[in-house]
Amino acid sequence: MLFTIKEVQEQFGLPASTLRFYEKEGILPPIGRDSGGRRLYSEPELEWLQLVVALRDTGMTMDHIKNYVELVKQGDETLHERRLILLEHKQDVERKMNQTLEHLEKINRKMAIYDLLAHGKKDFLI
Amino acid sequence: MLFTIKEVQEQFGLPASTLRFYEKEGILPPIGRDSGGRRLYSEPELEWLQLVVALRDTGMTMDHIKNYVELVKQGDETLHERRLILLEHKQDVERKMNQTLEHLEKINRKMAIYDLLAHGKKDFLI
DNA sequence: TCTCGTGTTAAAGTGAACTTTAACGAAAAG
DNA sequence: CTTTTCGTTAAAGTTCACTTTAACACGAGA
Repeated sequence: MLFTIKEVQEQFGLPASTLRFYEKEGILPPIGRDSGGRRLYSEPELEWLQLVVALRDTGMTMDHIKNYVELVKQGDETLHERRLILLEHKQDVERKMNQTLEHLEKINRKMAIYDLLAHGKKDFLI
Repeated sequence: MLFTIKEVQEQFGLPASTLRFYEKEGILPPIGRDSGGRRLYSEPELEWLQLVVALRDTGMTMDHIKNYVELVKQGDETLHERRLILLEHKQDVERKMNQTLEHLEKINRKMAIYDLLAHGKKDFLI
């Protein structure tokens, strides 16, 4: 099963320009082409794209993703190193999530203050 | 209690240049000065900075933060609107956190695959 | 008095991650 | 056929959030 750039664009919500950009940067492997030179994405490439998006959206920089991709290209000898990178990134994400939770607490407290003020006003308005 | 820019820099882990930048952009209110024109941050201003950092680190753009600041400056009539902004942002953050959790799941599955491969190797190596 | 550290400003520069443009080719629709 | 539509490339442009630079000023210590 092969997909045109337009189909991938719709499936992933990523602009075609971004897909081309990722390929040019080596974040995606070179994608196969049809007779007219147009990209055709295969399932393993989409699998790969899914992981890239997961890493990106959890805050890994493109440079680090590229680095990781290089390891994938080097084959099975880098399995351990790759696992370590994912583990460290995961721990990083978890730390950031905890920070976010603390920040949400701050925001909640602010909202609670707004609620108190609003209630205070209502009491006055009765 | 008043704090120099250096003290705030250390307390918040924000470069002095960023503090000046935030003030210039209207993200912080105009900070009081000493006789020599040097900034002195008061406690309410630090409180304010804390909320700004919380909003920024949870992904609110500087433009939206600036917008929110404008509402604060307009006083109590904007309390309701401000509460709504915080609520919507909070829901936004929660959506993003759920996405992040899904992405983490993807990363975990990848790591599990690496583990399986590693184990497979061990079995062969015995 | 000199110079060092810390501060000030406005304006220019930076880096990351795309996004747009320009110029072109192939193919499907009318 | 011809005109859209969709794709291609390399290169230049954009946006966001700072960060650096340059030129200057104040106050403390030698």
